[in-house]
Amino acid sequence: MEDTPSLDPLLLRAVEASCVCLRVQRASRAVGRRYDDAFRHLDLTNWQFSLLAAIEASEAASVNELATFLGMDRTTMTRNLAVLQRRELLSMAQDPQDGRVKRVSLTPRGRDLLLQALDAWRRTNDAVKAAVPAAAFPAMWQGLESLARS
Amino acid sequence: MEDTPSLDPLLLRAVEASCVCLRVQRASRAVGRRYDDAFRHLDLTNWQFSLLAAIEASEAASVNELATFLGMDRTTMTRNLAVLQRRELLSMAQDPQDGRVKRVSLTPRGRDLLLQALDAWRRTNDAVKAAVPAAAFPAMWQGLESLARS
DNA sequence: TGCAGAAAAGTGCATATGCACTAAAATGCC
DNA sequence: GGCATTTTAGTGCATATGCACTTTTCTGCA
Repeated sequence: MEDTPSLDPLLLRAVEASCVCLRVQRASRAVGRRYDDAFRHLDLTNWQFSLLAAIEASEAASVNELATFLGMDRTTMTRNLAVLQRRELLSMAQDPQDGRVKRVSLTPRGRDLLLQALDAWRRTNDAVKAAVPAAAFPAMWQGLESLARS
Repeated sequence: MEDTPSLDPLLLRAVEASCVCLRVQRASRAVGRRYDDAFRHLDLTNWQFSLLAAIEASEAASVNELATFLGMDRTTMTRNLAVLQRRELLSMAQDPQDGRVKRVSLTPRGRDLLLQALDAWRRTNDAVKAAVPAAAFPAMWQGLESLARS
């Protein structure tokens, strides 16, 4: 093995100080945990809640559409849906027009759970919003959207 | 089963339009994928890069300290470290002062890989930054920090 | 000194995540 | 109509993630 390669300490500090990825991931984990706490009594995670809401708000979305909406891999979505389907919170049916497409919709049970969760969501969302300086919020909102689309 | 519970469509739309969690998670996944692409030729993921950089920048950090720094669960960190240790990118040693604490440091191999990755990081970080309107960036930066601490 | 409690790290479990690959169905071009 | 191409979804695999619980070690106080 050669000598230790020269690692610029300044560059390293730049990573810690200015890495967009690190910053976003850290915030994402912290926020996710917070919503997870709020939904735990319903045995829901933050993304499961988002998923249920997305399904209900959309009219029979496909797996692809849901994956795109939540910004996650399609195959991850497939498996996430399977978990909620096993809990009978949602159902999937083949599209009559296109045999490849599966249409997802909530069961009454899923709708009921979502209804119960909305309250916790509102409280938590308000609290999390309050943690961000009001002056910074709109720009952060816009910035996050830019990142999600980039 | 009762009648379908009444789900306010407006409230549902509010979730999609104003859920901080959804917004942050979506951005987080998009950004993470982007860095993952940039590091793939080195067989590194975005958080593995962040972890290597954090280890090198710190002087022999403990597992706890690294977990806190990256904002992830301590037990997740334990297992993430194990993967990199198996690849001989880092080594762990018991703290001589405190037998409970494990100190983590990079091997020469790990340091070399980090050095190689820094280039890809700088390019990607610049590109991702450029995707956010310059006027929004400082506030977003501050907002993310607030969220991570909340 | 000895022991209760705190702190650091690891394990078992379930599920999440994404990539490479596969299977099935639709589309378009000839 | 027939076949190459594209689109949609699922599987195998490896690893990530966090919670509950455990083990080991340290700290502080009687």
